[in-house]
Amino acid sequence: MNILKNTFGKEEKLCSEKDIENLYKVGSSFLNHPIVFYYLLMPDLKDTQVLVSVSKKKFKNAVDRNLIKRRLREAYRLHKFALTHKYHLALVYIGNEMLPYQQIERSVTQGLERIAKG
RNA sequence: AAAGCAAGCCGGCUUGUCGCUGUUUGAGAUCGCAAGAUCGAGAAGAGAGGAAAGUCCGGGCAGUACAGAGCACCGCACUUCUUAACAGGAAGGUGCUGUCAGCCUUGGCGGACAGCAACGGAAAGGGCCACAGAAAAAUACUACCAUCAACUUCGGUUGUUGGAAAAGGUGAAAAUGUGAGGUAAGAGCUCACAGGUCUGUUUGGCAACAAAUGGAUCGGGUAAACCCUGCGGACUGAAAGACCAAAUACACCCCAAUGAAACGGCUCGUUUCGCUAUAGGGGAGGGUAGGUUGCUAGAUCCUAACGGUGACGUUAGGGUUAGAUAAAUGACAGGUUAAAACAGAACCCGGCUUACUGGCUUGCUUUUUUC
RNA sequence: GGCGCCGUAGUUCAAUGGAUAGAAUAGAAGUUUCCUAAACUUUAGAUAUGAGUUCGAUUCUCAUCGGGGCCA
Repeated sequence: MNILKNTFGKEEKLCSEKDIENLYKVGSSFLNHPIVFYYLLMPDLKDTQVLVSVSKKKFKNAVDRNLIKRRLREAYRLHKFALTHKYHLALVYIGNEMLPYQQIERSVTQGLERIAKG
């Protein structure tokens, strides 16, 4: 277990525009309120790559968007070993109001388990 | 002490576990003869604001354009100062509003204090001023006065021509106001007092302007509608700009080369295909993904002294590593009586505006208590 | 990050600075009909917000709020 650290470095972030387009076009998706999960199996990857998104229309202030993104990232970081394979993954927050960390964490956990089952 | 108003300042701290982004150091690993290059566990220390916001002004910086001048367009507008610059700021002037006390007196005067002002020109020009009103800028409807004509109940009535701008109470605004003279009736037509505008002189002030005095004049408002005058402005913004550059494709250049296959043991030879082509290799090009740079020490901050009414300036001493790139500060459990508000750097500064928790300091006003 | 544009009834659009902001459609009530539709009559409903200029502001100026657009 010591080898599997709860890190979240640059290699685990999805940055390439082409990969993002491909994920939204080809990848599967489902809703686990208040988060939409997009995922695509990528067996050759070294690490699963993740992006986090919050709509500017739903949250006007940059502070609120940052806080939600931080909570999503934190929840993913602590529970990413639920995944057994490597994926491209997108977490899109579509809720209309701020939720506390515990609810977001529960939603992320359930979503990751569903992806791991296939 | 409490309440209210105004100005200024602060804009949480801290313990533990896990994690993020730079900087410094770095066990060790890989490549290499070496020099060195790449990766890198761990450690140390740093890591959003007073508004980072809105993008409303002004600059730096960068690129493009550019002989000079003018027009157009845009912006600004009392004066002086401040500054890199400004539509910011300081001081002053003028005007308006409010409060207070005073004077004459019943609506004015000058004074103190506070607040506000996009505060050049309407006497360069044309335009507009609804409704109402005779009339909205040099206009004439009623009424007034004079002359003439007609009629006449001899009181006048009606009409023509002319004078006049006093009366009409409508309007947001009515030809400067009051009084007297004057006249056929009237009129700044004349006079006195008061007021406004333009202008000359003297005094004070750097200036705006103020005071005194002389002359001319009485021309409504609107420039935050057009316009005129003066001053300023080239355009575009870090998604600017500079450098390196994978794969693929494209147009260009070079190379191999007396091509390939079949008949045949081989050469020559013959047949077919190709025959200036295609395919292959290489070069260089702009340039995509991506990367490096621009990229954080500055018109910088604090303190003191001096100069200045002040904004601010000068000198001295001290302090000061955020620099990300789908974008770094979070999660959990506590402590601090409570930690809550507005809110997240994106090239950098000076202002303005807007949002806001709790508290501190100073000044003013009111009430209460004690000396 | 930067640059320009626009906010009028529930909706789509008008309105030289000038009377009570107009039209279509949607809504409500009524007439007609056995009932509905259509038609007809009536009615309610708005200048994003706050200041300023002006006698007077949807219009002009400033600030704030909101919406959508362009630049890789």
